[in-house]
Amino acid sequence: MSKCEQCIIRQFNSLKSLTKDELVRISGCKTSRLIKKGEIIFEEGDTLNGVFCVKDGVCKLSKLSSNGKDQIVKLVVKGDLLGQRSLIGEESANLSAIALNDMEVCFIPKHEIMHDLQKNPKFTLDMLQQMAHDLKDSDNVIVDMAQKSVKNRVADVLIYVNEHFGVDEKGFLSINLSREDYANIVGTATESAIRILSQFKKEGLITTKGKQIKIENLQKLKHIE
Amino acid sequence: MSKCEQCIIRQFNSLKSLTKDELVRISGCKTSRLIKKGEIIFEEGDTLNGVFCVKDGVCKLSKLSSNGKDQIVKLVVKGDLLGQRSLIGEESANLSAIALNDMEVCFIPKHEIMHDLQKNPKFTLDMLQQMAHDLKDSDNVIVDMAQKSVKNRVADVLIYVNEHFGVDEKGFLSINLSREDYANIVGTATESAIRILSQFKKEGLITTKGKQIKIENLQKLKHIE
DNA sequence: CTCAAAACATGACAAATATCATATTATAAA
DNA sequence: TTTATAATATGATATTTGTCATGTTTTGAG
Repeated sequence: MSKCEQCIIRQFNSLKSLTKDELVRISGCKTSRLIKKGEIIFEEGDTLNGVFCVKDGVCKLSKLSSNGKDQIVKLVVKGDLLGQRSLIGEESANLSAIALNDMEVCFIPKHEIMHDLQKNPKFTLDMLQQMAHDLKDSDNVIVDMAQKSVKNRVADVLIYVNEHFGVDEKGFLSINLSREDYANIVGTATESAIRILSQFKKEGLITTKGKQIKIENLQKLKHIE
Repeated sequence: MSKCEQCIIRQFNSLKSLTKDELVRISGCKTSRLIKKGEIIFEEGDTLNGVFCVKDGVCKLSKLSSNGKDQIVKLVVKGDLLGQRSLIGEESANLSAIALNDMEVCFIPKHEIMHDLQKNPKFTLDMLQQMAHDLKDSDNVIVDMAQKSVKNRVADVLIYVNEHFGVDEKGFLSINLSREDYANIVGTATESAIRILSQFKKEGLITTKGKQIKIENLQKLKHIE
């Protein structure tokens, strides 16, 4: 099994602030795991006894609303940690995590992480900085949800996905979200999301091939009124 | 000037995790300040060189949206800290803070806080737990914004304000938010917020006197469809 | 490859919300 | 106290978004 000390992924998250010794210790008790597209990593209410370090693939974090619809709150990418919040807050998971494509993750037991949080101020501060940043992002999402139109939010997601996950060799967004996923990110009905994507298609802002989407005019997409 | 070591307010925030010595040091360089209702404490984009510890009063944290409307993201209360996120994230303020009533705050210079964050793991971990909790709250707000109706969200704010700030001797909500503030919390047009409050009044859920609001039927308010 | 299930698409209509206009009432400064 | 200003209130109407129905296309299991 590969070793944390040599793993390049940790450069992208707070684990980079651990000492060599701490990494060796974590490496000794971590477990690696392959997760298939569509698989549930954990669900709302689950008790997490560790964190996941995402080595490859993407998953969605969602929450079931009182109206029965899922709201996707965040997309978690290669390099991100998963589950820190519940662990640190000593609470059960507030969100469900479901793989959007095949994933490879490492699982680090709770007690290892908590130990390091208590002993390594640099690690804790790094985690704190990461959370401060996430909190800022969250505030911005709240503002957008509250103030922007659905059309605008759909455009924003396309731009976001384009920037964060890029495109494949043919120019299609390299993550394939279903129309329902788009609706659940934006917070609208699936039909509404579909309608807006169709409209974008008519206006030449995007083209599609099956569920695949290619952005044709990023600038116009950025300036949806 | 009063001393941090003896201040009861710190029990409500992460400052409770500081040692006696650290508190004495902070006490020596903090400044106390009175802020009048309506006064701007800081604005989006400002560089904060410290955090505020709220000893009394309430303020709103808001962000100007691209459509020109203010979105209120959070109400900050007695006992809360203000400005930690920008400080920790090493960024300029992402939100504006405006007093909703007369406030009393203590200002603690940046370098003192950062010093303790680097030296006292207990303090950092406490702050981290607080942020994990805030992040969970934020996720829930996002879900509500995305999935609940405006009417539902207005009811939720009334319930929230009632629970967190209580009522005065006559039973009116003890914080007086303007109708525009309510609209800016909920993320709707001021007229829509007014209309919904009027409707609640007709249905006997609330009564009003000027801008003051009294909840008459909390149970029904909690079960708006 | 075939075919049933799921995902996508679109029309028709209903409901929710925003916008604009215009009163009315409350508030605070002179 | 007066009075200008801001806040609250409400009607009329437009726009946005959701819902239900139904058809088409895509996908993946066998």
